Amino acid sequence: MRIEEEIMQKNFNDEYQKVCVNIIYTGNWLNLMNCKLLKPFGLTTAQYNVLRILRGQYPKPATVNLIIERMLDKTSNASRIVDKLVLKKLTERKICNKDRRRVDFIITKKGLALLEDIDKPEDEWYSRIKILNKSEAMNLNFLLDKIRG
Amino acid sequence: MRIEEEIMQKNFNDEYQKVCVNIIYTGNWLNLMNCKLLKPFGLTTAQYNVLRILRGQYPKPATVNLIIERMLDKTSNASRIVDKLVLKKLTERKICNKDRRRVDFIITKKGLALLEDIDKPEDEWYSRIKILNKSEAMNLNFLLDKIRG
DNA sequence: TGTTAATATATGTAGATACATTAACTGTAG
DNA sequence: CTACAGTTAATGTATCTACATATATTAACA
Repeated sequence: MRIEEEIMQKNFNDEYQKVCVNIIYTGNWLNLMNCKLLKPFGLTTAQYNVLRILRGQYPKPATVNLIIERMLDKTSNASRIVDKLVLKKLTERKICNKDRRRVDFIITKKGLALLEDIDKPEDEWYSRIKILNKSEAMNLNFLLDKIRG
Repeated sequence: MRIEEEIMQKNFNDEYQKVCVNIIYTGNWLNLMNCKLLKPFGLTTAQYNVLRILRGQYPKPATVNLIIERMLDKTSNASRIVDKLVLKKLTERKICNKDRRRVDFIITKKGLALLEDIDKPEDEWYSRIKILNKSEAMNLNFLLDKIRG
């Protein structure tokens, strides 16, 4: 549905203002759907993203700094998010001996297993985006990258 | 910058997964910039968006329901957001006599004046997006609309 | 009319977030 | 070695959010 109807806003200043609103709106829409998908697994989107970062590093550890660098939402509080993951035994915290300011996190077997359970529904969810053909998807990625400069 | 470098994630499953991540990431990025722009004016992005909805209705009133319909983030709590605007005297609350369940909100002169102050920096900010040419912007809007189906 | 359903908004609550500050540690210049 | 700046992560705080529930009002209809 066109963004104008979606938020019932007929009079955008121009195509550019519409782009901004459209990206934010569509981002919220995707995030909300993702949220609902993850809820039965007991994860928030932020926790899920961090867990995926940890899996990406596995079997190497990740520091809090590395996690922050890779998070989608840089403003959120990485150390409290991993706290939650540690509580759920999805990752382990270990002080780094080489530099004792640092803390290393490694995803546990339980964390890996949980992610595997989520992989399938997540893939099905992504495939919803396959309403676009491949060149449209590439084009969309190109345009978004260009906006961020 | 390409999204791969931005979040240092080299191995997306496919172009479609990348699109999802890219939209959410770029949405957060736009939102964050908007946030910083609005902070000196004492508004959050949610409050700003609601205020714009109220201006869009002016001089007609808007009910809470109408506001929710038009908000970018449907999950946020409209009645508490207008509360904040009322506290700041940017809008007025008035119980609707025809249906006393309803509450009408009308933006005040002070609210209109504040929005006018914000219009200029906001326009300058939008124009950053003009790194895209018009047909690219139209294309981007088309693709985002298509994703939401 | 009286009873129940539907609607519009507000509120209670746990948990999450933004932002500033603190604490622990390292690296370096003197 | 010592003092101090810089780095890394954790924490304090007010605020915000999601979600369930409550309150008030209107609508539907037997």
